[in-house]
Amino acid sequence: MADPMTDASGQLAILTHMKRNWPYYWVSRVNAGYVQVLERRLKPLGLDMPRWRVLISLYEEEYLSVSQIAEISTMRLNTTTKVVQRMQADGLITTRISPLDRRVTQVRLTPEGDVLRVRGLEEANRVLAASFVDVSADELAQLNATLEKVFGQLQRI
Amino acid sequence: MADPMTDASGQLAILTHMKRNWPYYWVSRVNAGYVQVLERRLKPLGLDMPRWRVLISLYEEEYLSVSQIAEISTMRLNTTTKVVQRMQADGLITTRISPLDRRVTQVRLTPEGDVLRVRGLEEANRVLAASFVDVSADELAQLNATLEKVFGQLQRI
DNA sequence: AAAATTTAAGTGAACATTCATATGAAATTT
DNA sequence: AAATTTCATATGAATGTTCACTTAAATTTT
Repeated sequence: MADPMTDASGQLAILTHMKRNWPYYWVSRVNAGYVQVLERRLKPLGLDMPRWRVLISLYEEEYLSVSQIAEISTMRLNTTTKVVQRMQADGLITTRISPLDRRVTQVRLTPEGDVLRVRGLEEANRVLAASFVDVSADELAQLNATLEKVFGQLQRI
Repeated sequence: MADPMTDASGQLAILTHMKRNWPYYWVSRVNAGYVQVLERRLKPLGLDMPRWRVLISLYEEEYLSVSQIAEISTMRLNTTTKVVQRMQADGLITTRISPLDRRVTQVRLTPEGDVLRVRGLEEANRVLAASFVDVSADELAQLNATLEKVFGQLQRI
């Protein structure tokens, strides 16, 4: 076999072959692709991904702690604190101290925040529909099931 | 139905129910979980995720352009430039200008970089094995196929 | 063919975000 | 009551992003 290391395109083929069977490669690419597409669509609404992650964690008139939001949106706690502060400055959320546990900061959407949440959700659903056109209901269910299972195992590591 | 909005745990249940059928929720969580676990294991090797992404894009004695690395590792070009510069300072890679196209910067691993790449790969494979224990070969193949298909659609948006 | 225009690869600097670490305050455990 | 744990925040370092710019190749125009 001729030395493939010197040939860029041949090398890429080998690489691609390897990665094609590596699930985390695809998980990472799909995730990155989704984020990229959604970011483009949210920008006209004045939203970026961190803010959007917080928005979809919440429902209007619902209180969630900063920790809960961090957990749901898979962000670190200190990052979530900052995003929450920004969003408060933007008028998208309000906070209060929990009457039950004064360490916890409870967060909830303002009406403006809820409007943005709904708009963002519409965009997200469009992206979902467009990217899953070729995926059957069964295939989708199987995908969700496998990913949920793998996520469960990851938590045990 | 009692107003569930005022009950935090009930609210989370609803949220979870909604998200459970939302594939990008799982993609994002699995990705985040994987990154988190792998980051922990790479840190003792002196590696972080950006550096590792570049490492696995390359093979020793193979040249890849900065753009190609950016594409493979789904990073922005600017970010990739910076990571490459850091890794060059670390002695993990070397660069040269392509003789065919003098706009392109070709990157390749140093022997030290290759050693780290192999070590990182070992860790990644351990994480993969541990998190996919319950996933059959068929199920894995199906997962890869679906994700690849979805990624293809995302590119068309 | 030479000149002008467009496209592509990469970098630099200013700016914004995220992370790691430390700290404070309240709750829980011993 | 002391020690430990949990929730949240502040700070400074590291990192990523945006926008503008440079250089080089490719394409079009004259």
